[in-house]
Amino acid sequence: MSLRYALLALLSVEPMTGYDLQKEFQSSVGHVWHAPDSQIYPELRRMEKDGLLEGEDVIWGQKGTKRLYHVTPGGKKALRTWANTTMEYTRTRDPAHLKAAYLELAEPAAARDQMREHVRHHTEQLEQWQDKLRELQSGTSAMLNRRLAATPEADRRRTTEFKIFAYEGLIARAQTEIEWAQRGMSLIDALDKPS
Amino acid sequence: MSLRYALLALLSVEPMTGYDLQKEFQSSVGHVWHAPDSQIYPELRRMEKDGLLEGEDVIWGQKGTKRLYHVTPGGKKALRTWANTTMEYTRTRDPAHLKAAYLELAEPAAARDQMREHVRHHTEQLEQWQDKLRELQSGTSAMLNRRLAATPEADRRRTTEFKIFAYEGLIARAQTEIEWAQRGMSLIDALDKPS
DNA sequence: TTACACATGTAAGGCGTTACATGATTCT
DNA sequence: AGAATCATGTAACGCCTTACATGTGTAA
Repeated sequence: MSLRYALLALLSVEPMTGYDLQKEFQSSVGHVWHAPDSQIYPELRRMEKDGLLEGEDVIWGQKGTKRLYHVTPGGKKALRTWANTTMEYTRTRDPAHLKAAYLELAEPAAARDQMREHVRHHTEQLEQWQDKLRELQSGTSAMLNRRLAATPEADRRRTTEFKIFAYEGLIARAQTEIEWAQRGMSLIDALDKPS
Repeated sequence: MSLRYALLALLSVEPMTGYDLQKEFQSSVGHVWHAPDSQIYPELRRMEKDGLLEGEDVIWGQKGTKRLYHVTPGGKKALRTWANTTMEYTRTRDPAHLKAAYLELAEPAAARDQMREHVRHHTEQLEQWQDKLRELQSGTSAMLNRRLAATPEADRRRTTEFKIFAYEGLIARAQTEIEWAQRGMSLIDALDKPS
């Protein structure tokens, strides 16, 4: 259900096509929520059917058309309701920690690879998020600037601060994961050669 | 696909029924991976069809029977392969951080509620995991003890240490989430009354 | 004219959730 | 006799992934 609200949030800044949205899901929002095009296009249709969006066919070149979606009042309301509602947390389901709990079944070399991969993955994420955070802080985030331009002055500070806050959380989590996996590598070494 | 390996890992200690497994998924493994009975029973059937398990009908009471599953050599091999294989990481999909990024759309009171709920949820998890960790460390974990009894002496230390390691990771993550949400509450307060 | 970006989907299948269903056994 | 526990599923639906599929526009 979150996909729907991520789309609404993006479209509440300005009308976009499915393609535009898909690109945002590869960069900006994509850092928090990923979705492929094959999920986005049908969801936009459903949202239109549910009255949250209105699609408008726009001429594109000579023969082409593209469908620009904009948020309806119903969509704005749904977005506000979502923002004001506490979500329920789903039960834990964590492949990385499940595997870690059974690392004794792996060869030490394979165990090390897994921890190295965990570090690599989260380092990559961390760097993306840190870049994004710097953009937000320096006012060079294109998406945020467009959003701020459409936001009443009194809410601009909040808007920026909460985006920064979200990324700080992701960064803190990535750092925690990296430290954990590094401890894991030490542990594997210690158990492998207990000398 | 992880459900399959979680089931294999549990069954590699001793044969169990679907019901037994389901209970483990509510307590021990359930702290890392959750699954409802409606998912477990069909998965056991599929695993049997795939040659990873063998089910045996056991008489139970006068009229009843129950199905005890035990791991086949093929199942053991599949478990070892899984343990030795680096998993691919799926793209981020994080409802809590997505909502945090748009917290300016919520009333301050609702935003506070959400952060409070985030703290509550992760505190609850944290406590569960800390309990479990203490059990592991004090040697009072029934599941671990059964596993150790079926483990060659040379691997017992590793087995225990990796379980501890997995829970330490979950604990560290929960703590990070709690600190983040607490910073969130301060931020909401600061933005609400900028004095 | 060729490559890259723009544009929009369908189809099959897997995993997971929630709700619905049923019956035997054992303990008090 | 009743309650709690043991035991095993089915059905419908939603979300997500992967692979397949097609066509236009624009700039080098």
